[in-house]
Amino acid sequence: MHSEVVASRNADQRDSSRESRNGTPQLDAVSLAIIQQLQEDGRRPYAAIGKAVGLSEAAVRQRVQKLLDQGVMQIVAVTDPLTVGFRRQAMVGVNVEGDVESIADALTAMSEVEYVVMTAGSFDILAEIVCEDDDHLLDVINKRIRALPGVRSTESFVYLKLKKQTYMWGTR
Amino acid sequence: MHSEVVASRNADQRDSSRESRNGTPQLDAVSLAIIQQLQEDGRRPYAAIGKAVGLSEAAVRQRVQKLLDQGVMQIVAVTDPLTVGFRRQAMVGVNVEGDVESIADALTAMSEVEYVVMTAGSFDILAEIVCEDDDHLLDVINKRIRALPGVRSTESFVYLKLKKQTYMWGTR
DNA sequence: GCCACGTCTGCGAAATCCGCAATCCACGAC
DNA sequence: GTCGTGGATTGCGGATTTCGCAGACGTGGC
Repeated sequence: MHSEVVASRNADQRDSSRESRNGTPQLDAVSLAIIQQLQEDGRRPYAAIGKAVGLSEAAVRQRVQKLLDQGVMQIVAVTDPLTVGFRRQAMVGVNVEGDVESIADALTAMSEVEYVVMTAGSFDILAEIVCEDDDHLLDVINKRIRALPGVRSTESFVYLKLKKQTYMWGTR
Repeated sequence: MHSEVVASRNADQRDSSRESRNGTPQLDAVSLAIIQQLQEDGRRPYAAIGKAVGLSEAAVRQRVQKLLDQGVMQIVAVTDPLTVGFRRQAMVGVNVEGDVESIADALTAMSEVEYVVMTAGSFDILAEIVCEDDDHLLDVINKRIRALPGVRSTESFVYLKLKKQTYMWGTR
């Protein structure tokens, strides 16, 4: 045992706390392997993960805790909102004049907005919105988002059917 | 104790196995409350969840197992791919002539594609792509997606910065 | 009435989680 | 070279959680 990722251990382990230039922690191979295990099953026992990545149960537990504290990953239940009673979802493309980031922050503050990303292309921001019904969706897009000062225009894509939703990159 | 959601228990519990017309299971208030707990912390103990929703530990465990088996939810670690070494991500809007669903299936089959949704609006499909670098991204978009028969056109939005990623609707 | 079915509860055994002290190792100071 | 420091890992015992199962309960079909 202790066969999988052992080779790079001593060389890499310090990296797990080093910071790259944008402030996000640099991850070594062992932490990536741990994340991958938890992407397959977020409730997998620490001991099983340890056996897979070549670490003791306590060490895995410590690393997982740190990854959670640092915000590198979160362990959560994910659902298809359509299954769970949120009948209207949409992706909204936003064009901004002025400070894009402050608009993105404003969108982030809205509870109906699940996902915000700044992009290059014909939209400055893409935001995913989850609502209970059409009225709610209309309200969020027209009254709240378009009302933000600096929002030049928006385009909406109402979801018809979610086909895929994965969190298992790495497992290729 | 046993105070939170008790009132609707006997009336609703059978619904947890009933099917709505599109084949997705109908969820009662207790299951929703359980999901909500696990959206806050995917590793929360069953006993703690039980206390919060007014059910025994064993009952919670049974329900969670069923929700997982039915595919209503999954408990997984989620990360910002940019933090974890995938340096290029993009949302791709696709326009299709002919059968949209078969194109969506083809996209779903690609391992680089994390997210596929069929939409109403100026795109038929939105797909999120996670790649290691520019070459990889270019390859996926130009060689693989545009090559699919029936794809009329695509538009790409390369991610610059992920601002928000939540799974806590319901917690409003 | 009575059986079948699905769900919930209670409980004991096994496994897991948790905190802590000791150890190991790389690295810098002197 | 030696010593000290800090971070990571390990090994453990006790507390907690998970797991499987048998029994109880309520509802609907016959």
